Amino acid sequence: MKVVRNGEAQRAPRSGIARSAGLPSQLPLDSIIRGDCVAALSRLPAASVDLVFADPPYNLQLQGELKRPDDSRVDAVDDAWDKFDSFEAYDAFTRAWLLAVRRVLKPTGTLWVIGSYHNIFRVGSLLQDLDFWILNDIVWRKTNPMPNFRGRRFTNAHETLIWAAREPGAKGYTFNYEALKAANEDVQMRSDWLFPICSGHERLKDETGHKVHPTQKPEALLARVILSASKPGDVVLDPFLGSGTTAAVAKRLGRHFVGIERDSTYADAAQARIDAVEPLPDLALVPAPTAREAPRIAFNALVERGLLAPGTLLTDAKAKVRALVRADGTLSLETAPGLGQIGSIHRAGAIAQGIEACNGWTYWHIATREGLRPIDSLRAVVRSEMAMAAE
Amino acid sequence: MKVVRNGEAQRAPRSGIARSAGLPSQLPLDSIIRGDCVAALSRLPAASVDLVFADPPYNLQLQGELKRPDDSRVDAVDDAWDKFDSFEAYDAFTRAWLLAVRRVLKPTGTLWVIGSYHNIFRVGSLLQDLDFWILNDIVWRKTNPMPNFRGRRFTNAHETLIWAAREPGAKGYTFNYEALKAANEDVQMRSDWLFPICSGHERLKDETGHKVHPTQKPEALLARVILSASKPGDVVLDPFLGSGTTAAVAKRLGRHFVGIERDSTYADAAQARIDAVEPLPDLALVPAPTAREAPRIAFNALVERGLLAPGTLLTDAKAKVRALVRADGTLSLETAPGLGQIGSIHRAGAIAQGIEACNGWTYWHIATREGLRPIDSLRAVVRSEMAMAAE
DNA sequence: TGGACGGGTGAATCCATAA
DNA sequence: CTTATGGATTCACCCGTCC
Repeated sequence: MKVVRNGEAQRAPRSGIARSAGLPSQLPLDSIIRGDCVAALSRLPAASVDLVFADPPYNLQLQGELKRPDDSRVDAVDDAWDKFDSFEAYDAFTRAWLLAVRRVLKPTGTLWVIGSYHNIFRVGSLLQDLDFWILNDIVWRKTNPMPNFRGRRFTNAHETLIWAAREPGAKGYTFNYEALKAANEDVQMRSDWLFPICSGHERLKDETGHKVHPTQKPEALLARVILSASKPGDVVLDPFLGSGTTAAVAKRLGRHFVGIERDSTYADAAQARIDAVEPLPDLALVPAPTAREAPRIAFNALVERGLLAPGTLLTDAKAKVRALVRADGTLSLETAPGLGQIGSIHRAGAIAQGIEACNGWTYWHIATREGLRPIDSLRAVVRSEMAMAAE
Repeated sequence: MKVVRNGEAQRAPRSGIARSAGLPSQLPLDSIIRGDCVAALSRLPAASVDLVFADPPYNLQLQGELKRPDDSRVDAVDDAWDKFDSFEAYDAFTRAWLLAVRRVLKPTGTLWVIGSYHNIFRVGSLLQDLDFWILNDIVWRKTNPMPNFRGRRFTNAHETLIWAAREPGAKGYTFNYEALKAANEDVQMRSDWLFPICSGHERLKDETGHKVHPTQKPEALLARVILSASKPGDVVLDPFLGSGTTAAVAKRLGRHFVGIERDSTYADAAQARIDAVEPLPDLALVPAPTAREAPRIAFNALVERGLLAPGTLLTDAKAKVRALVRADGTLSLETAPGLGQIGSIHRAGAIAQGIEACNGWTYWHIATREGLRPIDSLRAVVRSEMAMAAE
């Protein structure tokens, strides 16, 4: 383990720039930590981050700066075994920052890593070795990739992102399924995404007109990531902040950010960029209520509120199957199969269909003047009554 | 290393089926070798194969069973051949067959491996460790993937292929750049390919109507691979032949094939399939099949590309109904009926009108200097971007 | 003959919470 | 920890049947 020096004074964040020094403390929210990400991460409180987005270097020239998990330096390689040593060094570097990231992730937090075929296979393997749990691999298809000049390969027109939970079986991670689906013509969002590369006004330039960062990612890509896997107010951390796309988009989308960047030119540019961002109004950000998160209503509540009298007959959508509403909120089947059996609306629906599971709210219907209506419409009445009462 | 037994008699290929026995000899062209691929490969002559296509077990690690929303059971890949005790075991298996493949590859030969996120990162890392040289990673986008039934992840809508040369700096490998470009409307073939999964008549079925192999690949995918990276008369080897797609397509395209398959049921089916294939007479008439991008544009593509800022107000054609564009690409209704409700442009339009369905593209309008314009007019911009990325 | 409709299915690491 | 249960969840395409 790394030895943390004790003597350094804690300093308050100054103009949004936090110092990477001192013992684990509070998260320096909405600021850029300048320094090596493994060291900086080790000073952040454990289990404090909801979402990590990482765009690590894949340039193997970084050897001299690479560190092993035990923080020892990896010697530069210049011999015949260059290649093997390079991959080994890259793996050590990757392992170190992945472990540091895992520590600061909440149990419900998730991690995104982007890369190309030069490095993404190593990242993916190490994620698995370190007992992360891959949720998806995502392909960013570029509308306007760089052509292949030599004509010796396919145009390299995509990059790969890996989305992973902190460990196998992790529950409760954020995935805004319904919003993504609603935004995608009401069909599920797929693992292949299409975006232009970052260019034009979005691309940061220095005074001489040169691009500030060689691999600035498009804001649209980060917006998709952040909107998919976080909620407003969550903490989004980027250990390789670079030009600050993650932080800028997080700020705009009402999330807190923590950025780590070693290069002061990048950090300066990122800070200026972030400062210029205006967060969107809450109205454009509040999460839509989802069916999953809606308060549970017991079927019994319909009976108790008089929306459904005991003795009422319910049927399936085709009026073939019948069941009787009992005073205790259970159903009694009136038709075969299951004639005479008693159970919850869900159990009764399952038995009536001879299947294992059933959503009774949508299966059972009640006769009205306008025809059969699912009892789910009665639940909606109770829910709106409860919402009125809560105000 | 594996010990090759010496005593076994060499046998001539019989009815197209070669015995996997004896010392390295001639390639058993256009036949299926029955047996373990590592052992079989070790008996083939070194540096004799032009192209290897490998569809190894994916090590899916599925837990329980999965059901569709209609309660039907998903027929998962639970075959014994896909089960490994650990990543270490999978890596050892992968390393062994990769080394065996490298030996039979010509110096100019290349290797393709297909996989999913369950295994492809391990394959890619081992390829690098073993000093193969990755030329491209290719994404097979599925037009019709299986949905994510529980709404907990992105639809897993692609698989990944890795194309690699035998070693760094390998010269002279086959890449039919001009033919691919010509077949792709005179633009370079990209690294993202679009094909349907294998179904319908192409899918091999047994007498009882069940699929012969759980993971049969589409012939179009193999045709793209073989046409890209081999010439007529070349030798194409598949160490995990399965249902025989590689061999069938190779034969049809005038290439020699060598297939290795351990399971006799698969090998029998593959042999019958291959026997029924008629080689194409004139290869010049065979362009690489291309597929057109489905022109679906998601509403949030407009938001993501900055054509429509979050917070913008949309109205109906009469400017009576109002809705707010949210950052995630959904709308929030600002007027009754449905005030405060959130949904897709289509759902929101339907709710606002009190009807069941609505085309949001034509219902919702945006204010411009020239007056209200339907948001449909913004789609043209995105369409032209997508056209560039279409295959 | 043709369209409408219902049923089947695909390499899948697919729930949350209370008791 | 395990077990029980409420109840939320699917897209594109092929094929066969029926009217």
